[in-house]
Amino acid sequence: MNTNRPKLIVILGPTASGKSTLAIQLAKKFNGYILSADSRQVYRGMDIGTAKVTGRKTRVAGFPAIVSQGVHHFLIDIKNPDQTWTLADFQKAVKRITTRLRKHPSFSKKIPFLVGGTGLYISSIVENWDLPKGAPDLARRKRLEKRTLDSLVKELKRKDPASAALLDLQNKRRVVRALEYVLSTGHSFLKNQQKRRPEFDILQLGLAVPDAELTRAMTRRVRSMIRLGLVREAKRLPKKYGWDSPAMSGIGYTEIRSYLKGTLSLDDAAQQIVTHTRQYAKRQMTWFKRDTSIQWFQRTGEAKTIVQKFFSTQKTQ
RNA sequence: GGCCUGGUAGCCAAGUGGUAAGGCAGGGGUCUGCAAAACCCCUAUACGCGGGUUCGAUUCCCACCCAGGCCU
Repeated sequence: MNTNRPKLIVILGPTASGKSTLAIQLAKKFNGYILSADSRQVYRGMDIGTAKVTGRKTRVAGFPAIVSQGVHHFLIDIKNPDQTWTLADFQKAVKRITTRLRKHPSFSKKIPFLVGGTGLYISSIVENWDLPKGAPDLARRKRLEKRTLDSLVKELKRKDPASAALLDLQNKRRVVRALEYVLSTGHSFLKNQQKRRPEFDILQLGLAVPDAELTRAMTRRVRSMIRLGLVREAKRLPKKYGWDSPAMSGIGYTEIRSYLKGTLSLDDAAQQIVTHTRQYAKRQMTWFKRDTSIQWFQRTGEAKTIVQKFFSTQKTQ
C-alpha cells in the first residue's frame, strides 16, 4: 500500500561498532547517500574525538556534504562548537535534505541511509515524532535553571499536572524543559507529544558487536585518537569556543581536559575515555532495545541480504 | 639500624570502643528541542597479620609484616 513512500535505511549500533565503514559499503552497493545521526559530528573541528569520516567537502543542492570513498555524507560539519544543535534541528534537516534530493537530478535515484548512534535522533525520524511547536524559550530556561528543583516541580504540578505525573521529576533538565514549554505556550507539555505515520518506508538495521570485541575496538580507537592528535584538538577548540560550549561536553574532550589541567596522566585519561565510551554504548543499547523493529546482524553479508530483501519485497506494510 | 606517617571492598576515601559514610568502577533502567547529555535504581559479610586490655576493638596497647617519608 505504501509503496509510494520513499525508502530509508537506518543503520544504528553502539559507538565504535563499525557503523560508518559498513554504511559506506552498503551505500556504495545500493546506490545511497548517508545522513549522519550523530549529535557530535555536526560540529566543525571536532574531528578526531568524534571519529568523523574524512573526505572532500562539497555542496549538494545547497547542503554541505563530505564525500568519503565516493559516498556523500550529510549533517556533518554544519555547526561551530559554540552553536546549538537540537533534536528539532536534526529532524527538520533530515526532512529538508531528503525532500530536496529526491528532486535533484543526480540524487533522485539514491537511497538515504540514516547512520548513527544517537538513538533519540533516529527515533524522531523512525517514529515521526511531532515535536512541540515553537522555538525553545532560552531566556526563560536560563531563569528556570537557577531555581531549585523543588520549586520547579511544585509549579509544574500546579500548571500542568498531567505532564508532572509522567515526567521524571528528579531530572531537573526535564522539569525545566516541561515548565519552560508550559509557561511560554500555555499548553500542556505532554499533550503535544505525538507520533505520526512515518514519512518513509523504513528498514532498521542494528550492528551487534559482542561486548568484549567492542571494548577492544574502543581501546584501539582511543589509542589511535591520541596518536592522531586528540590532545591538540582538545587544546585548540576551547581556546576559541570555551569549555562550556555544548559540543565540548562529549566523551574524549572532558578527560583530556583533566589531563591538560594535570589531574590525570595521559594514560589514565585514555583509560577513562574507554570506560566512559563503554558506559555510553550501554546507554545506547538500552535505548535501541525498546524498538523491536530493529533487525540485528553481526556480519556485513547478513546486512546486504536483508537490504536486498527490503528492496525486492513489494511491501505490504 | 632509628624515627615518623599510613595500611578500610576492584580503586580512591571518611569514621567510630558497641561490627563502618561517600565517590569511582560494576549491573539494571529512564528518555519527545542540551541526548557522547541529564537522571533514577541495585550492588559488596572491606577495617594488613598475631597477641593483649575490655562485657565488647576496625577504633586502645604490644610485637610483627608491608608502603611512603625522614634521620644516622
